[in-house]
Amino acid sequence: MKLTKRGEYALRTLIRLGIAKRMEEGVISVSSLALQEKLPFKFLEAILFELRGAGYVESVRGKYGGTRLAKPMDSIKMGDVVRLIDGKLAPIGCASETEYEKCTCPDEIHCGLRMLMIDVRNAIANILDRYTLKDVVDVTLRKQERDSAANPKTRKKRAEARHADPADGFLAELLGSKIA
Amino acid sequence: MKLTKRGEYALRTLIRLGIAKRMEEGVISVSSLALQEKLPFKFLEAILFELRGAGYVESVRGKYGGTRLAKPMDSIKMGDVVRLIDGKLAPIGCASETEYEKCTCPDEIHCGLRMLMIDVRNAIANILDRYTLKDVVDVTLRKQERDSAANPKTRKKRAEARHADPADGFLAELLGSKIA
DNA sequence: CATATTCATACTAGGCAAGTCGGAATTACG
DNA sequence: CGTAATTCCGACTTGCCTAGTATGAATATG
Ligand code: FES
Ligand code: FES
Repeated sequence: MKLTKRGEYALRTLIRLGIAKRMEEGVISVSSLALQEKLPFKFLEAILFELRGAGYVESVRGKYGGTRLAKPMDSIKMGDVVRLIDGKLAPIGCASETEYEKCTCPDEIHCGLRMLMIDVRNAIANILDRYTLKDVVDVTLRKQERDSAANPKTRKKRAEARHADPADGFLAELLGSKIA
Repeated sequence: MKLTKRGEYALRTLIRLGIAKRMEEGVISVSSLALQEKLPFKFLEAILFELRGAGYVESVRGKYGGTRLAKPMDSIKMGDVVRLIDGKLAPIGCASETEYEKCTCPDEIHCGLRMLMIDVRNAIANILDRYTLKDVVDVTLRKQERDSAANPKTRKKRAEARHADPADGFLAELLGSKIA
């Protein structure tokens, strides 16, 4: 049940590039990205190489070169990026939609574990395949703006938030922004 | 985004033991379990050892010994078993409720990826922490009975079902059984 | 040409998953 | 008691994968 560092870095970098596009920045060098996101330079370079191969980003070589998004943000499904870097979303092969793999279960049709895991994979896919990079960038930017405009008391409260509170989730932010 | 073999085998075996309990069978030897579920004997032994340490199963030593469930099935949350064997449910440390871990993100509070992953972890937890071994055993047994009672045509159709159809999910089965 | 940057490949160290081995301890049966 | 079946328990192996690093060629700017 885990996203690799590779996956995490890829997603973080895409989000960063998405924000850059919104800000009308041009290409960004790998070294800048690595510095800003606090990622290991060479490792990030390799990841970007892979993202480029899949057409998510494009790059300009030579001095003052760098990387930028190659596709409209709303055409980049988070789930597809995860699939590219980390493989299937399903926790287990027999529950995968895109990379099905038989397991050793004697009776797959009546396997309780498989039924359960199919639901898990669907729950994951319902989030990761529903939201695009655009959604994530939008929400991120909105949250940033709101918090920087908020009064100090609110900011304090937010800074103290701890331990992956469900209320800090994506959907909450997406919906909550209406009443902000 | 993956459940290890250890986790898979643990869960499968618990389900098998749950079914055994329903059937009023006594203890089952590791070798029988391994044979029935087609799992490597020694590996399963190790897993059962771990489950025993956590109080999920208990065992009888010596000849005609074996293993049985040690707790009421409705007190065994699937999520907790996964946590025991495979660690946190969240795909990423900073989104974990039970094993939070800081990541290198410069601004965790406004990290879009984190927001997204918090929702993913909640979606997973909403399934795995809601359903207990009892639920899974019930549904499995019900599906088995229904299909063995069904006419051949239906059975044929089910046997042909392919590639993790969402309709084969757990909840669908749980709810669908009302109209079956 | 000097410099900055991407492109591409190869390599490594360590960890961990998945499983195996070997034997000690326990219990039932004849 | 002796033997067979079985769990208990730690050590070990094997190989793949993760998370990087190293090195240098190709490309562009000025
Ligand atoms: S776990 Fe895959 S079919 Fe049972
Ligand atoms: S805070 Fe963990 S990924 Fe950004």
